[in-house]
Amino acid sequence: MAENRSARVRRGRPRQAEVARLAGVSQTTVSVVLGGNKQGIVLHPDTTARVLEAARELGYVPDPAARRLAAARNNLLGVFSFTATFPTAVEHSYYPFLVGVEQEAAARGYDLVLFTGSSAGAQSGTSGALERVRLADGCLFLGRHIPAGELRRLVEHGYPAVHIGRRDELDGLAWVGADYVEATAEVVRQLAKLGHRRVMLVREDDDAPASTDRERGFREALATAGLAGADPVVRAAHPAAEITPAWLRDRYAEGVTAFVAEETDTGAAWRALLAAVEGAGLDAPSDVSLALLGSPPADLAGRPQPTGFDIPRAELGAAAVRALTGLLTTGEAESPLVACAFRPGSTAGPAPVH
Amino acid sequence: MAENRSARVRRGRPRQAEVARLAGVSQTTVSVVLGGNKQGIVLHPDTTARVLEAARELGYVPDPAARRLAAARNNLLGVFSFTATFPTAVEHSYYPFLVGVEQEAAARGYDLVLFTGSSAGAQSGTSGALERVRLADGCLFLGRHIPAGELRRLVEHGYPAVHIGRRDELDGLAWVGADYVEATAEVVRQLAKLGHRRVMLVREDDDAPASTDRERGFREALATAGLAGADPVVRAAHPAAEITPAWLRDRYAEGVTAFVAEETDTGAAWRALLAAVEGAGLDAPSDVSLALLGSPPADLAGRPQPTGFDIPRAELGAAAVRALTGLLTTGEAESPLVACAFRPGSTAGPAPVH
DNA sequence: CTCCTTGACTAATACGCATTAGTCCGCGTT
DNA sequence: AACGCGGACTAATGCGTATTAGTCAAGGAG
Repeated sequence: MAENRSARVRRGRPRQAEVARLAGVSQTTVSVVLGGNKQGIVLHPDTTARVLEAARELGYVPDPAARRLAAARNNLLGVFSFTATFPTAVEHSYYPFLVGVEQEAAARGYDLVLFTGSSAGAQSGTSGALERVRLADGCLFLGRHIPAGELRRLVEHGYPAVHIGRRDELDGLAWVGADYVEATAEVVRQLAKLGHRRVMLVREDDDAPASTDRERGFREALATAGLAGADPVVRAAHPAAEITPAWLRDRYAEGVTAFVAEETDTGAAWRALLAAVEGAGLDAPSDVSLALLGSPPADLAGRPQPTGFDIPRAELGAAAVRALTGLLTTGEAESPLVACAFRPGSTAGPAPVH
Repeated sequence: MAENRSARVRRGRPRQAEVARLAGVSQTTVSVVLGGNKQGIVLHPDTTARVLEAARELGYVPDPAARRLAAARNNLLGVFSFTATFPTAVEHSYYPFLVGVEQEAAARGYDLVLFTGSSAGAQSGTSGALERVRLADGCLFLGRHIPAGELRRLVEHGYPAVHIGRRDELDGLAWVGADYVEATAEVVRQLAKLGHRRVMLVREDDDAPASTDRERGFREALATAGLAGADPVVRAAHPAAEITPAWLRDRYAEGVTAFVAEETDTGAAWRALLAAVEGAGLDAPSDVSLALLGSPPADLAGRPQPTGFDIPRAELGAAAVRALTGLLTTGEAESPLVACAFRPGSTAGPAPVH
């Protein structure tokens, strides 16, 4: 009778009020029951059961916005990347991180909201785009270049945020990152153990923390191994043009027997090294040893595995989620560094006897 | 005096009410001004200016939760994949869809909620797992095998859902799909034009709509070209075992000069064909022509491009988003078929003169 | 000198949920 | 007989914004 303008016909999701009607109780009771009755209100077991049943029957799911507004939490974690999360060029994709994020979030009972701010943020560039993340209880950020101003606002207002990748310059912003210093040092140690006395690092001309850390680990390990000498680091803004066969032959003649390249989006430094070695008529690993501080670009998958290390992207994503949920619950996050795994590969071998 | 528990001290961000106080107007006016006054209320320019100034001074930013609550609209689209978790491999076939989904969603001002089999079902076992998607205003579904029962419930309740890939069996479920019938027909027409009189289709033993459609397009095009004859379709449950060099040589001897393989996750049919041709000592395209009804598996990227067609995955994802937003706004979705692009490739050539 | 307009705003309310402060009833106490 | 008390709920309110109905002067029409 009252049934004809009933809830089933109504377009849109069911509300607590509908559940309440069906169960014959008040909206308050529904909220209490579905909220797990944390306030310890005395409820008859039958009532609880009826509410639960009604909720199931209607397929009730709480509205995240309302929940958030009522000063509770959503169980939503945001992911915001400063470039498209799913770019057309798979090499720049954040997908591997997302896999870890996804799993860890699921395990902890959170759903993920992918904020699509930057990708086709046609209009944006205007401020305010970042504010949307407040819909979620907390948010993960990733990308090379961050809009520091906006992010700072969020953080200063106490919004729980975790950046994937080291980010010290923004005070108070939590982050998780790969331990490039240690991973790079390990690569150098391996090369030293193979008898190499002179090792060079080829890096791109960029001051991202990821690059700086590698250089630091590189220099520290050299020093520790007593291999300090002429400046062992080359910055190449355009690796393809600067790391030529001629250049490589010169270094080789000077006694450099191992070359280490930084990994970047494009893999330019590594490509240049490979080309230069080939162009110089040398062979790796018999003549010179090569190592890559990261994973090879996807299109080089067929080539022999480079000696170096793998960035545990999925693990980083998971660690980020742990840090974020830590912020949400206890207020503090755990240790931010994740170790990289050494990858033996086959581009490095014993130093040749000159 | 009332000032000492003032807004500046208050932790958190300014509300419209604070802006209103500073500008000496009502909260309503603030909302109207900052909302761009879409309702065309007459406001004195000075008032508008004062409000804007006050908002700037306080650094006002609207609360997305409140905004969405008031608008009764979350601007959230769900993405649900039926695999246990988001597939780890970037080269997995879902990735390209996501590219289009993200772009189109961003362009339309929607954010994405990512659901996976695991996240949705976490504790509750399987039943009710899908209900979680109600959190979003509408949801995209993708995957080969769908839990029909649960999805039906959602659709019957009027929940806006769009499946990526044809899905007729579930009445009322909207979908977008690639036009395999036409794309396959085009491939056959091209082969016919090259002089092939006998063409065979190798497909896996699966009745997914994607397979059925290709077979239909294949048979129709053959008929139209007047090439009907002995049964031109082989179903292979284990292509590697059934499509052998011997089998291929037999067909070749019978006058079959072109082979067409269906594309699937594994690419098994195509791999088997390639191997069989090679094993039989034949060459494509000089002896036999080969075509692939889809894109080659990633690990065959180095091989010559197969003749065939490309599934416009990103475009499909975008079309799905358009369909879903169509459902949300106007209540009806647009045309569900997306055309595939013919790919000339280099595995098909003129029929040999027998 | 009333009776509309128009301009310029504002009061009230809805959105869906969580929470705080009750209400109501039946049973035992002094 | 008035009183208290625990059990079992519910009414009322707040969160921050967007909207829908007003309100209230100051002019102009009649």
